[in-house]
Amino acid sequence: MTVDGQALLDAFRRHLSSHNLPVTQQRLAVAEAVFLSGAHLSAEEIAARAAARGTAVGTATVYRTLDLLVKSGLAREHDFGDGFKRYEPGSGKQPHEHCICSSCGAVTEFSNDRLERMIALLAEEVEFRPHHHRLEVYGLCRSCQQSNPLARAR
Amino acid sequence: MTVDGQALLDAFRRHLSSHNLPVTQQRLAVAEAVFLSGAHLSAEEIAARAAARGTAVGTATVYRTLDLLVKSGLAREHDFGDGFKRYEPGSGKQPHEHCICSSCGAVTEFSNDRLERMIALLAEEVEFRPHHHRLEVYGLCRSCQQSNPLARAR
DNA sequence: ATGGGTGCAAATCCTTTGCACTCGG
DNA sequence: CCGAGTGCAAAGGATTTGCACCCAT
Repeated sequence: MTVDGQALLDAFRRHLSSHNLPVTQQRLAVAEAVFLSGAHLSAEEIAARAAARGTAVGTATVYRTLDLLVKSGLAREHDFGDGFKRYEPGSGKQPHEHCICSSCGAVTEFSNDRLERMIALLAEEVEFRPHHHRLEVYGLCRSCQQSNPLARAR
Repeated sequence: MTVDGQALLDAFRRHLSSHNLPVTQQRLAVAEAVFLSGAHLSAEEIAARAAARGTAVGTATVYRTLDLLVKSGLAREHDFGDGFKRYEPGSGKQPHEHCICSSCGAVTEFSNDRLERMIALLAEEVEFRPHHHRLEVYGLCRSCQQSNPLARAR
């Protein structure tokens, strides 16, 4: 497991302890599956990875644990419009945006302070008090541009 | 019906005719419900409004017609994370972004060319070929800020 | 020991689909 | 007339929930 992953897992243990919540095998297995992968996994994929690493976890528990992770700030939840949610390790990373490839589904990330500030400012201009936002760019990732030079992004 | 709404409805009639698709009561009723409201309605609300105006439309037909509207570019589909899709009249308006009130659900819109350009540029910087994007800002709308001066947006 | 956690299956919610019937062109 | 459109109800897929049993603390 990566250093980052390990750090997040420890943070999760601490979060559980400090909230008097039992540290169970299942919770750790789900958290590990999320933290291990830099990817944006579905609940189903997370369950599969936990099982592959030796701890089968019931669907309900997967969802309940993902909730815990999101609420504790250790994971982030996304909806890229596939009809299901995706999760990525959360804390420590600066806020960032996602580019989703319409052809292969790959996710590329970027972040930019000026963009964040501009978004907040524009919201305030219409008398809205911004708290957070989500920005998703759809198009073609690098490799899909190459394999389909003429393809138009959907 | 507003001038805009009427224009869109005519455009829809033309779209149907030119594609050799029957212009049915149901299709017009659904389209009218979407075009009449500047709001961002759910499929259920759209069905209710069509029924209220005298033409009850089956759920399946509502969805099928909304698909038609979206594909023809006359309506836009949104997912604000409520677990269902929302629809708004589409064509004619410039691309715009949405601020969704975490307290009351109200939607405020804004648009800004520089923002659009910056988003495209930032995506290109990570070698992504952008096609379209969606940006949603969550926070408190004007009236919820006033009624809850101390509230923190969720 | 003991209260919360867990798994299973049933339940929900939105949306889609199969099919016999109806209607617009 | 006739093929596409419609409504109903059943199917689907992701997520949630009820409940008896199990395990961290």
